[in-house]
Amino acid sequence: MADQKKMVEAITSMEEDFAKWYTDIVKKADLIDYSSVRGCMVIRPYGYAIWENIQHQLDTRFKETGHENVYMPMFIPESLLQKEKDHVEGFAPEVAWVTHGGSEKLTERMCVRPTSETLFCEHYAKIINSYRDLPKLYNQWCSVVRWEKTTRPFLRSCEFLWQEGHTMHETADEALAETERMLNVYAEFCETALAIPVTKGRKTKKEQFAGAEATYTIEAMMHDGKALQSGTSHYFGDGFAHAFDITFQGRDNKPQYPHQTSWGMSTRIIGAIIMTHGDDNGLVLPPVIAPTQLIVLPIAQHKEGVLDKAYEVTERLKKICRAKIDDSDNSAGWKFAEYEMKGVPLRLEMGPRDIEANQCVLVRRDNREKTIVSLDELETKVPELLKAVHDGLYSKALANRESRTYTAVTMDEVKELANTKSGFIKTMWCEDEACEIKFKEEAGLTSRCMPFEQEHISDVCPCCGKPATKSIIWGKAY
RNA sequence: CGAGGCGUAGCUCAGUUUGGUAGAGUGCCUGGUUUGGGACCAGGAUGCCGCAGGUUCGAGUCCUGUCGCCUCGACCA
Repeated sequence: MADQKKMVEAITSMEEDFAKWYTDIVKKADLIDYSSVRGCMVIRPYGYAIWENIQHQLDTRFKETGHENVYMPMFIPESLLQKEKDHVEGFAPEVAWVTHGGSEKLTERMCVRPTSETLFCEHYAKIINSYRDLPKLYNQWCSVVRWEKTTRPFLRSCEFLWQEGHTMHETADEALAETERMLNVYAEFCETALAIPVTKGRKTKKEQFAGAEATYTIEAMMHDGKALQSGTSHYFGDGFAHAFDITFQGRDNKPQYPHQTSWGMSTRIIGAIIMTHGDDNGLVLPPVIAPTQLIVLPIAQHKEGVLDKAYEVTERLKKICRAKIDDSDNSAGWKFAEYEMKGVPLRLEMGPRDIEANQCVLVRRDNREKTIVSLDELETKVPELLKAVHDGLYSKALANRESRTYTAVTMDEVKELANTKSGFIKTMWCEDEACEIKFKEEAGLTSRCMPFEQEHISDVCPCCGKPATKSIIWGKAY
């Protein structure tokens, strides 16, 4: 009992202080370190390995859907950034400016990209001439800089890693289809790779991307009931094309403007993983992206034959999953706690008694369930258990979201829920921005999205009483 | 950008009120005993007290400035 107490003291309990629990985890699971650069973090090997697995998963999906990777400059001349009015208004307050090259003042200052629409557009203007050049399906992996006032590791940092897809299409329908297709890729990725259930929907005008005609989003709910926008996909129409003078000769032999999309997912998603699956013993990683999927822990490893057998088992497991052994001389208890902190999905314990019985103990990270497995069956049991951990994480996250999703018909109900509960509140809405602002002022809620799966909750907008046209989800967001 | 908190050993922090030899726990190194839920014994190394000025015989401690980090708000992926 005394030992158990010691374990949970290692990090702040999530019930006690969720924000502190979060920062404890990112530090103690060795995901990041702070740096001397304001609002920027060092992503350490274990954190970066998670990102690399995410990159691999996403990049494979992008390639499968016909996209190509490119790289754009990290600087954007001020004149280029200013070409599209809404866009520059949206981003200007948070860009970093480069004013000098060496000791010489630049004739035109340049910003460090906060996003790369303008650079892609400048390039597209040069290379798109005919409808035969379309579609252009480009993506880039890079970092961007936004001068945030308040920063938190992964969730909001001044520099963050992401991918940004930028595509150009012959018709509006094609571009809209692309926007939805990539949102679906993100949603499928979140659910099958990260075990995070997401709600797909459209952002309100107020919340949509600067310069976009429509923004689609996947919204995830964190363990504490707060929402996290986890990926976005934007439809731009031909607005940027006009601003950047991108035209092509159409099938009718006349000049036309192409229709554009962009879509992005960032290292913020690592924050979503932590806050969706983590618990008071530390990080819990979904098996698909866990850098180590299984850790082999020899018990009483000084005893004759234990280490040899453990090495042998590790080599076998390396062929079917990302397996590692910890043969350091730390105590077994220390190792248990360590790999739980790091969120390794499966632990394999093997001591002299097991070896004698030709078996080992497999322990799931998500629920600590122990299974005794014959060493002859490892190759079938390990993949089964990894799948079981994934499914367990998904259903737990889904259950949390379901239990924290409420519906409200009147504004009083909305305020009551906002004050007493943490989660999603579903209502109807008249689509008037004035009402959206009142939700913020009176209940502290922002709109998360108008879900693709619309439902009928009531006939009128809770705020103004006028006929409602959409069902919408409200919440408090990270 | 507003409000609050904090910068002292690798880490967590005490010491600041009342100026007077730089501290603890943990981690680290050596050796030994241990090992199925964060082990134990013995020995050892570790400091520009964030930075810059000032007051003083003397500053981790007082004063001024400055930089940074954390938390909560307002704004954003």
